[in-house]
Amino acid sequence: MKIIPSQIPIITGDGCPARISAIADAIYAIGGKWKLPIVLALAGGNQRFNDLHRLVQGISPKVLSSELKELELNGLIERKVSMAGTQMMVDYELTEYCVTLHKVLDALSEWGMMHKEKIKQGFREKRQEAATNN
Amino acid sequence: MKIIPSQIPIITGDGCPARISAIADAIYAIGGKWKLPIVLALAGGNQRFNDLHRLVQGISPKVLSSELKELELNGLIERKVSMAGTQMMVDYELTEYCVTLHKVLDALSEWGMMHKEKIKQGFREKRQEAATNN
DNA sequence: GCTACCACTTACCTAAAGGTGAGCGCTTTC
DNA sequence: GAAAGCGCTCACCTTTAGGTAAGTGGTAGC
Repeated sequence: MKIIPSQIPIITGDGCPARISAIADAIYAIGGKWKLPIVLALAGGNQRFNDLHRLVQGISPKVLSSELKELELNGLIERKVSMAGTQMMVDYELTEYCVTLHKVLDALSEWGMMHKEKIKQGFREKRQEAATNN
Repeated sequence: MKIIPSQIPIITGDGCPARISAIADAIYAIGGKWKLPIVLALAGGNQRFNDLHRLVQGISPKVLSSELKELELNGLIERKVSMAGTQMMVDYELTEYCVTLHKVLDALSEWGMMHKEKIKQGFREKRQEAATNN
């Protein structure tokens, strides 16, 4: 067995093209600015449209509407219409399938926090370098 | 303790705003169409610029160049210039820090594969429904 | 009958991501 | 000396994500 010193085998072996496309699929389904924030907002319990609009700060009704549709298409949330008297009522809730996102959400948020720290530290180091060079 | 039946507590408790921003940071650093494919291409070993260009199919030199710069800024890859005789040589390699992406890559690719299957199945079910209704 | 809430939709605009094609300075090979 | 490979950059264009502002059809309250 040959060992190439510079090789860092994070991803081993055979499945790379499949993995690349799988990751692309995942990013397609849950990527973008709003999908995961909406999922997290619903994780605290069902929400009505206007509640979500208030909860997910900065989103516009147009974007919220389209994001909800895509999330529903992907089986991650459910739109439930009911009647409160003569008024119709729309509830959005996470599906059980959405639980499968647990690992992804954990890994991403953990890495994101760690990475933010690392970037901050990088800036600190650069400032120090600049200070010592002058 | 009150239990709200409709609540699916994927994400428990207090840390939601922090988690949302952490996930946003992660997506900012490794999101987009090409960053993770490039990382996976480098995972098999160091590559030269034009090798990467051939390996990551469909990418243009302009985009490859800018993606490599961003990945370097984020400390995920390193650009190594050396001399082969009179010719200069540029190698890109993953940093050790990039190993921290392991979990993210695993979770995302696993979920992506599973999700693709689920979507396919959904289409199958819909075709069946349509068939029974007619 | 005016206002306000509900759940959205429509039309329009902007900014950023990404694609296209050409070229640059260098060296090696034919 | 022409062509081809190296590692890019430049100028320009298209596509898409997302933002803005207004409006829609319904109900309910004052």
